[in-house]
Amino acid sequence: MYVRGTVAGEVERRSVSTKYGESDLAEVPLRLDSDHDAADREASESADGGAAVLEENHEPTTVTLWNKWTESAELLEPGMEVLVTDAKTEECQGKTKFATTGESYVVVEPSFLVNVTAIRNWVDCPRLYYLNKLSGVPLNYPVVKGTIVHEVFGDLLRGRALEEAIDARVDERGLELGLLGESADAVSEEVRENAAAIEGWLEQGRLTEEDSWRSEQLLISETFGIRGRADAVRRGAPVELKTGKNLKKEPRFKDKVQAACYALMLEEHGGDVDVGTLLYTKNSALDRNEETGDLTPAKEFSMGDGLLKFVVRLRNEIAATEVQGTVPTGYEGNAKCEYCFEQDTCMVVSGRLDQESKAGQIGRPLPADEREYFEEVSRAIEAERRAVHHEYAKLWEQRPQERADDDRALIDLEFGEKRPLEGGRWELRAEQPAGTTSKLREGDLVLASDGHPVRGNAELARIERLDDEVVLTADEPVEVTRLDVYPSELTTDRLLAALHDFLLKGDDRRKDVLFGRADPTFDEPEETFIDNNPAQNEAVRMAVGAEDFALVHGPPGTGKTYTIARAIRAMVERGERVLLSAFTNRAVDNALEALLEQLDGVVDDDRVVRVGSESGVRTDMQPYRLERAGDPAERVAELEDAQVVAATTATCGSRVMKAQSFDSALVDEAAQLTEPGTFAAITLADRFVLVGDHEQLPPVVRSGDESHRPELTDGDDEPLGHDLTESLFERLVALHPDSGVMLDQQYRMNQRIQAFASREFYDGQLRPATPAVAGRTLDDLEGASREALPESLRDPVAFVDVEGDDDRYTDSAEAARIAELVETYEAAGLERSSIGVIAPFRAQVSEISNHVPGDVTVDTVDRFQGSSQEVIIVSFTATGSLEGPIFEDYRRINVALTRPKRALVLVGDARALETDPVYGRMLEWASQVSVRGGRD
DNA sequence: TCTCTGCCCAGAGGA
Repeated sequence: MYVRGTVAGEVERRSVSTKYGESDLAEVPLRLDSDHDAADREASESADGGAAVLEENHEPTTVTLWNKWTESAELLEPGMEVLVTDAKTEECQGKTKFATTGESYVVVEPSFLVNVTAIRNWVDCPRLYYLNKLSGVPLNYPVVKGTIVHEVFGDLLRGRALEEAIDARVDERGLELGLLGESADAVSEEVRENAAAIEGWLEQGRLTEEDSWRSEQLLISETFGIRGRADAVRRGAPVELKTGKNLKKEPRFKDKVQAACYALMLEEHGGDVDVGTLLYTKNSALDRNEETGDLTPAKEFSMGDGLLKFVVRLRNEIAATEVQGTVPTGYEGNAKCEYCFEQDTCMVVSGRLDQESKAGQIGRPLPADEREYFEEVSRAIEAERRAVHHEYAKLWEQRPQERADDDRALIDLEFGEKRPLEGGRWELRAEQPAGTTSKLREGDLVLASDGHPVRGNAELARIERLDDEVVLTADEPVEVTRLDVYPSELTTDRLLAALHDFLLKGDDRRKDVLFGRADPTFDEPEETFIDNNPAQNEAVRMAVGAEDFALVHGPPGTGKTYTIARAIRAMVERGERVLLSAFTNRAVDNALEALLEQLDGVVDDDRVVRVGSESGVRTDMQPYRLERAGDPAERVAELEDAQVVAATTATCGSRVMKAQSFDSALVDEAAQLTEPGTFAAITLADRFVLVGDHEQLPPVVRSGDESHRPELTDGDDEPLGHDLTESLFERLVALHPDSGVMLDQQYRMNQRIQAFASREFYDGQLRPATPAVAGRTLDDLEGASREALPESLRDPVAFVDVEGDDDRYTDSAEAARIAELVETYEAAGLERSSIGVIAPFRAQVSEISNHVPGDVTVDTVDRFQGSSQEVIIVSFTATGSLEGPIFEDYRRINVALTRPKRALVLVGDARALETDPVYGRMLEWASQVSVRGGRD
């Protein structure tokens, strides 16, 4: 039987005498999860056979954890989730209580999925686990070689020829090997030695018995809250490959722990695992084992119950630490610090952040404000991590049919065919039902399954093509009927590492400036860079002359992309090496496009490099994209000889980019970046320039939702001084207002259109760059005529009052009216492709799309940011009152109202809009000329 | 059910 619930009070721990002697127990008050979930879960637990007994009432009950599980009980705090498998019931004073049995596992916070490598690190030393998370693993040769050996191993299992596999896998890692100064031949030779050990061992197996293999299996455990990828599974049991040497009789303990993690997960998926294999591929005939005379690289060991339970207790420690946000000290484990490779790092981190540590401390603590900053920002990043974990939990929380509206999955695919590819992989094809939408995109990594992403047959796959037909590549031939987003912690890992690098490895002068202890300095050139726009010219001068940093505030349409390009050209002409970065691939490519124009004739094309994945980089920028595969020396030369490198901030946090350094970094759309996100780019450069507009949308942060934060009761939760929703750009604009320039001439909007945004968001300082811009109308467009429009739409800004319906996220009355408006504009000679429709909610976007077919772009405000259109129609989708947080952030209306060049039509319920002062002023402005109540 | 983009996934190893 299965018990799952929330800890409802203090845990009591004591010893009692039983017929087996003295035993420890812990009594945990537990509020059971609702039985709806349990029934759902039970249906999937057919192998177990035990029925979950759950009460209707939500009064807390008690679950007694016996003996070693009391260790996990010590981790529990009120508000935490617990799961107990194979529990038994006890009737006690008319109430049903629960207790562990000899078969039970106790899982703390089961929805937090702990990585297998995390458990492996933790068993070495909990603080090692923390340090790895904090600073990331740098690029080093043993790690890269180890990865290649693993890939070759997988290839061999899938039937690929050895030499072909080695050539291909070494080639794929050309760039990394080049950065490490390795040659392809030397690496191949080393890999060949490891691979020979693998091959010999595989050969033995083939002679003696028939083997069934599966390589690189991704496993996710719903029960134990563990996820990881087994190197191989042979006859249902895990095989772990190690590149190193082990001449002892037994496998290393942490390797056993790793294999035991996979065994647990395989058992949950219906296996019966009692053995694990470790393959130490550096063992050779020369290294004959002293005790056993054994030559083989393989060591089998039997997987006892005790080990599996020990592993779950380790995993519980990690989950509890993550949820509570505590920092391990090293005293939790028995490792000897003097043998540890990370001892120095450990002591420095302890010293600088003033953390308690078994290894001791080196160096003076950072100033108090910096330590506080570290606390707050790292806590915010961890909240973000929990939000990612929340998405993992969603993989099995709901039944497939309930996810029909969830755009994180594509369901009901019709499986087409599977085709073997070169190298043992598979191409899988499936048909997509008509009209499905999802956030999945080409290039994404997904869980491809035959029905359920966790319980069914599932495999990690890459989306190669996504239209009516879905084309995937994967290691195994899964008969795909469903795709789920595979959530990744990569971004949060990189944010944490960027924070660490900035605070602990960063330049002191820079920290003085960013923490307000010193003012930024400038050495501006006298040169004129841009003739007819003083603000742009000043921006370039400051960017070029900044000794610390410069800020360029670019409201909508003010030519910030051009200004960036001009500034970078000036830097390049001075011989600087420059990094161009932004949060999105789209922004990077836009800025790069403008830059290439500027650099034409200044710098050779091959000295401009775009770093990013093939699917992320726009087609026309592919020629500049740095290929990772190839000859190591050539690949690294291509990157290191580049004078300009363009990449997203996430890519700047990658190991390849961290090996680069620049004189200057320019970050576009910086107001949409979190502080640590910005650090990822700027820590690579001596000086930096941030370009953005904090009056438009702020960074997207998942953890804004309170439900991802732990609800622990003892909380001394003082409000955060720093969360991730304020950008470094915005903070620096406030801290050092003189270090920036606002671009004040806009090249986009008719004067009437820009007036409201200028007054409301830019202190009235935004103005049209030229009379021609100020006087733009539809008449300028070929074939279009304002005279052909009804009078109420002739003004560049119009308001159409629609009473609307009571639905909260859609409004079909507005959608229908918008369809009419589109027709009206079309009749007046406008191309449909020059009309855009903006709505606050995705639901309304699809409602409008249903009413307005064809080339009209319909999208959310958020997705419209950064682009413009001749005519924009805004659907406010609110009736009666302006309810909902989406309306509270006025930056969103700033974005919506500043997209059009020649005409803006606001469609909404005047009564609702009048309830808010800002929307009210907007209404006044929009209604100045236009006729109200525009229903003909 | 508010809005949502990134990222070669997780793990590769040193004595």
